[in-house]
Amino acid sequence: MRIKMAKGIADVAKVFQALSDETRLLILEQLKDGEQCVCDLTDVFKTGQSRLSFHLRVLKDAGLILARPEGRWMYYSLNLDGVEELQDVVTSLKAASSRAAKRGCCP
Amino acid sequence: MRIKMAKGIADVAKVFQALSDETRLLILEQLKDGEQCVCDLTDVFKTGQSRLSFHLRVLKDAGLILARPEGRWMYYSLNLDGVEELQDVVTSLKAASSRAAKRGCCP
DNA sequence: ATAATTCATCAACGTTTCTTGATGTAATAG
DNA sequence: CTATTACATCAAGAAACGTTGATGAATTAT
Repeated sequence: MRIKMAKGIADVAKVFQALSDETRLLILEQLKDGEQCVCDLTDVFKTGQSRLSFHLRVLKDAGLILARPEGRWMYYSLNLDGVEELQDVVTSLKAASSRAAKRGCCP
Repeated sequence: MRIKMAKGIADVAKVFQALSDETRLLILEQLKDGEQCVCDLTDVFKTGQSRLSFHLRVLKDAGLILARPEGRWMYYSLNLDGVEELQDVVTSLKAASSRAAKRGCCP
């Protein structure tokens, strides 16, 4: 069992911030198919390289993707750890929502 | 079984945007205890009323909370539907991450 | 009726984020 | 070696966001 470091609220906000952009959501969607290099993504999105580089950095800094250099290419992939931490936050919110709904529903 | 309208990517981005601010995350945290009026929240956060009103609107527009007027008070609470849709998005991302990790792990 | 309370909205301002094009760096190719 | 490729980073401007204080609408109290 891996040790899981609890994130502060600032980190959580940062993760959601990274997810708050359509381009970045599309990048994640694209990475669902597996590891890709920036060149693949520029092909797919038909956009400037520096723009993609910017968004990849945001996702990486948020811990949502991993970067693996190989030769002159940089391969990006989904970061399971980061996504699991995200899921924990959402699950806890869902649990509270369910409790509140249950409380409110039966007068 | 409730009918679940699929959200476009813009809507998903909007939900994450709503979650990308520390104050709004604290508001949600506070609402985990159940429905609260704006006055309760201004007490808790010791901040200006218009500031809270702004953040509550963002959360409401994103579908994460519900507003219930009663007399001169407005009660806010977590919106289970919105949170569940959020969870669906994250779960799907997690599933893809797991698949990718499994693929990558065993050379 | 007037006054007070609760909250939403607006305008103005500063801050952050996103995009674009240019420059820099490291690895490979010729 | 020089040239090229793949990518990161920087600087400048545009757009979106968050804060503040003022105003407005609806409700309740006196």
